[in-house]
Amino acid sequence: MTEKTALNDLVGYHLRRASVFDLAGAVAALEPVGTRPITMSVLTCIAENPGVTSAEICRILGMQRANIVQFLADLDAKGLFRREADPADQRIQRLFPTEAGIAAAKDWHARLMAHEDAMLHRLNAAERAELCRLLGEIWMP
Amino acid sequence: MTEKTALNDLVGYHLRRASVFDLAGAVAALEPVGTRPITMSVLTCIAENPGVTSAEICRILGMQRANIVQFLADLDAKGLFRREADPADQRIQRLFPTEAGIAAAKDWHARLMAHEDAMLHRLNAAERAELCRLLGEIWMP
DNA sequence: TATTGTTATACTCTATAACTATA
DNA sequence: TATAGTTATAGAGTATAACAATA
Repeated sequence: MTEKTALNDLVGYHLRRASVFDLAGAVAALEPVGTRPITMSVLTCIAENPGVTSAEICRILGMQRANIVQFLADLDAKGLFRREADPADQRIQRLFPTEAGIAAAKDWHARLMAHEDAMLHRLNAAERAELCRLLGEIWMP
Repeated sequence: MTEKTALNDLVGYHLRRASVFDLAGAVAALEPVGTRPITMSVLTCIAENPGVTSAEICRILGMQRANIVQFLADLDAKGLFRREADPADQRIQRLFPTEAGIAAAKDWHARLMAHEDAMLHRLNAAERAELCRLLGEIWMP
């Protein structure tokens, strides 16, 4: 039974409530392995795009260059990627996942998938796909 | 064309990207009238539930009692609601919207609806309703 | 001029603990 | 004991400006 409030007319209200709900579960799912959702996203970018630069990751994830530093420092301290100077452009550091980084990316992704299976238990596969599509229509260019 | 990344498998990733995208637009939509989305949500609760307490608003919106203080102080400074002592329970302050508060709640809601019409231009009415339903299945109890 | 990586800084929102006063 | 309202404080995430090095 949906409550009758002007907030329920607003997609943004539901978006925020659902996103906050998800975030709490995602943080809990990654907490046992000592990481967090954004850190996971950054590592995923490195694992899937060996040689990517931090500026490119920022463009992919929609974050500021200044703000990725802390997440890279975290991943670096865990030895999950290494930096290599680009021979053709001295400004650039290319990032490559280590073996441990590739394994961590897989493990962290699996933990988030398990969390989502629980979170989305009320939706069937078609609804889950439709939700992703509708959300993509909002934010994807 | 959807990019092929493990992040795209995650509903939470799309949720967060869409929510951040919406938030930027909602903040911009309310900026001309000097308010913000959470402040708007709190005022909406007061306008729709005259006599509501701050603790009740916190339960409705899913926030901590400590954190609503700043938003109420903001609304109070604008004269959009007034506090009344509850005769039967001295711990409680009941909150009532002023005339200006009722008008502001309507105006702010209209501004957000206009923002959402633009944000959701790729979705038809049925898709918009379906999106709200699917999001509700995630976060509503 | 523009881009990269980085530091410093401020701001928003959130989470927790503690306190008082009431019930 | 439990709840309401509040203060203080810390944390996560974000945004902006600035800088040196390089293109």
